[in-house]
Amino acid sequence: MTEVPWLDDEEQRAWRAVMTMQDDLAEFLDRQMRNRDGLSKADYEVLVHLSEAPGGRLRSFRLGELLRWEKSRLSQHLGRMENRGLVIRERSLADQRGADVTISRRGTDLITAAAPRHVADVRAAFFDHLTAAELQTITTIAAKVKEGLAKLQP
Amino acid sequence: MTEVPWLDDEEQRAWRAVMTMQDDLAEFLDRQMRNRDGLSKADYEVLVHLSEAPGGRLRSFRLGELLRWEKSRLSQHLGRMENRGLVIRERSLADQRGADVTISRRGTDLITAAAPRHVADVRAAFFDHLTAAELQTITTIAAKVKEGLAKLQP
DNA sequence: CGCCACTGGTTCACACGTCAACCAAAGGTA
DNA sequence: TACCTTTGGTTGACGTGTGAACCAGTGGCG
Repeated sequence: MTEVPWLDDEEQRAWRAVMTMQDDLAEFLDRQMRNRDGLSKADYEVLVHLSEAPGGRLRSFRLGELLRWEKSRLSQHLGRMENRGLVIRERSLADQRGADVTISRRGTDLITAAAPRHVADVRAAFFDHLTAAELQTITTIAAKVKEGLAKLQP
Repeated sequence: MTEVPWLDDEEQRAWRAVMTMQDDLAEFLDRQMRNRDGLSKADYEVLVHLSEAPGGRLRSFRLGELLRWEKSRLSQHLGRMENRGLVIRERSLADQRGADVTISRRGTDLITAAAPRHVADVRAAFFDHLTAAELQTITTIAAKVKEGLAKLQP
């Protein structure tokens, strides 16, 4: 492998700043929802997708695609959510292998209450600090980085 | 609470892009180190701080401050790292409550091998895609967001 | 000195994530 | 039809993270 130059001071600062922004932002939003609404970020995303689906129902593997989750993760998490009464799982009639997941009444109530508060948090913690130009720039960066990663892991 | 406007399309896109950049970047770097060097991101950070400390040794609670980790997390993780022979823990002589953590020979070898490869990954996945202006902008954003979060959670 | 709050750590219980092994239904293909 | 692979999910083992309870040593303070 060819020699790779170490990060210089400015790069160090930039890298640390971006990483801690990530961590702090994620932790803040997760903690808010957890304490205030009793939902983890994972719970929230599951409920968002279900509540947006027709009938509040999705095939399990379809939900996995939307979330980009491994199947075992999905299975375990849905199990816990089912125990808490947030979703209902049942074997699919069309394909006896598969499972249909439906959001419960309780799940609907929770996501309905949590969503606007979450949006408010996202605004307060992120968008409110950004100019239009900065928003544009960071979106561009995110797209480029994501594209670059896709090439790195084929 | 006052009514908070929902995210518009552009904000939605920006938010999703930034969040997935975070996730993909973190996952890529973690997986690289795990598969190639046998270290998790958490292991790596512990070893970095220890290897930079005089004598490769730190008081446990000092290490916790540097990492911004909860004490139980630190205790559990150091326990696992000690079992793997990466660090050594011993009661501090100065304060019988506390513990000194020292990086082992094996830990030193691993971090020495892993660090340059990690830096190369960071470059390939992040810095190589950014112009100087973009680097400047994202650093500014990170600082502002971090500052804003500090105010939100006193 | 004797009490008592604080500090530094560990431990327990639990939520969450990955990987590998496993299983049953579905869907080719000979 | 019988076989064989693929697909959709579950399970078990383990590493990782949080919060609460606990515990011993430290350091005031009357």
